[in-house]
Amino acid sequence: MQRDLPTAHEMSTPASNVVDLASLRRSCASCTLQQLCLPSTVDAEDLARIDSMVKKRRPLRRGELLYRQGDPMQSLFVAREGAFKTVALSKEGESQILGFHIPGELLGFDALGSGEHQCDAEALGTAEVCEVPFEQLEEFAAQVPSLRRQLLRVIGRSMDRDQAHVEMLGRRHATERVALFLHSLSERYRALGRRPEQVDLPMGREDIGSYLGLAIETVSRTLGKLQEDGVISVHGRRVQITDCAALDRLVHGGDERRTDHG
Amino acid sequence: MQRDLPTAHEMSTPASNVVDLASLRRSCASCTLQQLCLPSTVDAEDLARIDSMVKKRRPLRRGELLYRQGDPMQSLFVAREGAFKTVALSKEGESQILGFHIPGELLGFDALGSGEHQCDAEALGTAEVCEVPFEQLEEFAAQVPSLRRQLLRVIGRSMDRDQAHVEMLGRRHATERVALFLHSLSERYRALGRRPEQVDLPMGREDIGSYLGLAIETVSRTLGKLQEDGVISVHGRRVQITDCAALDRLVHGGDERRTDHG
DNA sequence: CGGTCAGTTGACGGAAATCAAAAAATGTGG
DNA sequence: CCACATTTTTTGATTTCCGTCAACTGACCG
Repeated sequence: MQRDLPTAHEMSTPASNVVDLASLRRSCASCTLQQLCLPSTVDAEDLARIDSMVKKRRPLRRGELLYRQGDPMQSLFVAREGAFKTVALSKEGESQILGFHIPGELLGFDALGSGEHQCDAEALGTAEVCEVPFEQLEEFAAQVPSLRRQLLRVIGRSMDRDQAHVEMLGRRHATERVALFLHSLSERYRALGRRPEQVDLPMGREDIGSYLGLAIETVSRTLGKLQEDGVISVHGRRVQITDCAALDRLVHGGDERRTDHG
Repeated sequence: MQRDLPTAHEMSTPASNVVDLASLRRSCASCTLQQLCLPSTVDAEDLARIDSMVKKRRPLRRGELLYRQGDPMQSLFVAREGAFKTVALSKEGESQILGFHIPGELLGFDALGSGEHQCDAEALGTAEVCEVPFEQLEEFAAQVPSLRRQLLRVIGRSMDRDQAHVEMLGRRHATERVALFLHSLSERYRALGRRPEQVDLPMGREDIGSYLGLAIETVSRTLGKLQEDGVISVHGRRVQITDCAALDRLVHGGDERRTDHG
């Protein structure tokens, strides 16, 4: 029934178990992402119980899928390392990237409405996730008010990111979309404790194009123009924000006619 | 322009209470929308309890707000009659329409992430909502597994609509976006038991343009072209789908180069 | 070394934004 | 109900941004 690539579920080649199991066994309590996926006040006892639910997953390779469109909802995933994209494919084969997910961000809510996933979730590179069986999580959440609240909050955040995405797509000019995109990524990196001016893109130009509703060439040219204007410096997927204020201006001022040269 | 309008919360002029209170007091049990906002198996007793939570609201007039950006989350709303739009406003005054909400659809989830609403919710015409205090709903949901599930399901549906919106905005050609828009509305009308080929638009061209990321003139022209092609017939906000198959083709076939009858 | 792939750059045409104004619909007061 | 004012929608002319096609560069890899 499956297509070509196996989902992560199905893969358990003994060879890959050479990875450091100890590192996978780190508990939620000691996880630096804890405050992102569980930022509420959850006491030690509850935390231990959550921890017992979480299946640590071995690393995924580039292109591996966490789940695919049509799969029944079974688990929630927390990106732990690396990055993911979620992709909706229409029956004619056209695909639309719905979101990118960096460490601390959750995946899998797209199945809440129908019980079936509405998109594919694919690792953009070597990555690692925590998997939480949804059934168990829901049950436990019912008993712990703070966790219940927290579940709704992370769902809400996911919706907030979708809203930001729509606002990006609503912008008329490619420059604004790309600026907004870089700004958003930068802020999310900052929340992770990374340097916000150093934006290393985990995805290719094609993915950015799909996400922003732009042709790949336009993405490339727009990044080039931002570089010419001294806002960023680009080396392949390595982007450095050199003029943060200018980027903010593009994001907020939005329609600023002045593209500099003149 | 509507910044000075009071939210519905603040309005309680005695004069407006002349509206038929009996009709407002109709219970959830007898509501034709019940299966839309509560499609799960909720038994009679639970239904009664839900019913007791729901505050029926008097009609809203065109332009009145249910809530505005920055308001704390207090209630969930179910559109009962009429239609609503949710609008995000950037600080520079640019606005982006995030969604339209017809009877049976819920509003207010946009505050789940931060506790504050991320957008304004405005009545597109004379309308009516049911209001459910979120605090109470959450508490009750904790006790009733089926309701808990159902709450997540309606949230999920809301996310599904957001996803569909992103897919609309991802389409390159105006014709596809408009076709998708009409198709989506038609399907939602069908779910309400209305004739799906009769699509009466509750919103103006400007709102459609914002929603679809198109200029108002483009919306108008595209509707005109669809009419020329015999797909629909347009009289102001009254749209009739005359060739449902052709509309489907535009929606699914997507890339169909030929707009003339093929 | 050639092969593939990701990204960049250039030229060009077309789809949609913009500017402008008419036409239709809606509302208002007499 | 009509005349008038305002808003909404349509239509037309022009511009421009971006998508498409194409060729080129550089990186990676066996």
